[in-house]
Amino acid sequence: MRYSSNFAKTLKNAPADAETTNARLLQQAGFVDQLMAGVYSYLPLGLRVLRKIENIVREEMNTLGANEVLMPILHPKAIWEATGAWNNVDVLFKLQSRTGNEYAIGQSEEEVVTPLVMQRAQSYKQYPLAVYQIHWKYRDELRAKSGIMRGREFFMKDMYSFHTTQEDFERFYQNAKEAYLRIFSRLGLTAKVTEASGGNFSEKISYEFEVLTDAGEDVVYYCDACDFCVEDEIAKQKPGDTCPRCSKDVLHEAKAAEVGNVFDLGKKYGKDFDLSYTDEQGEKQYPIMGCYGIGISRVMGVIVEKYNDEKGMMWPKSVAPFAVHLVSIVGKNVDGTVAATAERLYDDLVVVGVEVLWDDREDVSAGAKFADADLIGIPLRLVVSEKTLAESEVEWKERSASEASRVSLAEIIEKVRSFQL
RNA sequence: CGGGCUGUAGCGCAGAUGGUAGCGCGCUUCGUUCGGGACGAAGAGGCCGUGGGUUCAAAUCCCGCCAGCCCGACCA
Repeated sequence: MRYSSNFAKTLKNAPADAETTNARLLQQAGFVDQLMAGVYSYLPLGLRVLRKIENIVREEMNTLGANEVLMPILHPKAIWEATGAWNNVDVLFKLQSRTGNEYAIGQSEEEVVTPLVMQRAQSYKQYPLAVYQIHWKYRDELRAKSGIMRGREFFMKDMYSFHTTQEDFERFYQNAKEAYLRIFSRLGLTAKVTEASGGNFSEKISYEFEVLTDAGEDVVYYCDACDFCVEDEIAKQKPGDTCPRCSKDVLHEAKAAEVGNVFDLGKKYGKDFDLSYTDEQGEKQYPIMGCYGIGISRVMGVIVEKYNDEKGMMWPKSVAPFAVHLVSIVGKNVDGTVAATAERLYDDLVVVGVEVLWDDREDVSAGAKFADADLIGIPLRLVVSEKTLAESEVEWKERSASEASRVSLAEIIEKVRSFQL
């Protein structure tokens, strides 16, 4: 992508009301635009990051063997009455049509997925199975906050699994947990599997995947010597207590952001809709269900919170909007060799599949381009200028490094390709 | 939903005691500059969040409402 074609350029002054780091940097760099509290547009650079995260999640869900679907956001009132949520869930957005009919805007999809699956999975032979989607969710939050980390509209992967036995659910949950840890690791995040309460409709414990960050809203007690972590709300321990799992360290207190969760839904939804399957003995049975969420847009905010410095964002390679930020400094170059070389390098990199953002602007100073590159935070910056071309070289500067180096034009393509790996 | 702060140009801000709006960035044009947010000149751009009130006169004073941010509560 040529930066000159990007309509959403960086801002020299960040919007003043964006106090949270992710809100400030994402808006200043032109990744997102706020429409109202908790509702954002994703601009070209931001959308690329969102899609990167989404695709990593999708790959791991597919590896788990789950079916991807896309379910509606606009729901009839009846399905939400069937589960009791219409009157009991206060974050549910409700609306009325001109004919007076009432609808809900999806804040979760158990009400849709349960009939969708159960009407088609009437034999025990079809189990276990899992279905997921990656789509927008809507919750009537009293207080949206922290940039894209707590929106009233947010992008989420939600998966639902269906089982004939509790043991099978536990087995699938373990696989899902491993997939989740792989996902967060690929995203550059360390997520702690955390015991939490089961919410309004589940007596059982749920598990949340928490990333330590002061921008988070949760408080957890965790152990450094093992992977024990518990939400303060349900903890039977206090900070400073010996770790109940390994006894090798004491528990530390920290703020954390919930980036994923798993709920044991039991047989509630099958019963609510009276949808069952037939088991081997010919008996009607309700399935045991699990629900697994990952807040894609929130994860994007958390990554910004974890990877930034005073100059801007520092995207991990796996989710960066582009792999390379190519900067051409034309300066006094009148014969056009700088621009021509930059364009050839851009084309050559694109041809071999490298995603390149080329700052091809000719009326912008070198300093401004560098400041923008630091703010946008692509992992590798390449500079082509008269200075580097005099040596037939390209300047190589990694966003996380303080020093730049040089690479010859002859080797640059190979070097970039190996850097990507 | 309770409390606090804030709404003036695309962004950041200034506009005491009321007299009809200004600066920086950005944008347009011209010239100079050309490796860490360059410089000069000339321009364009505002229903001062919104509704009411007080007043000869309101961005400014009073009341209501709306919106954004922060703290808290809430959070399938």
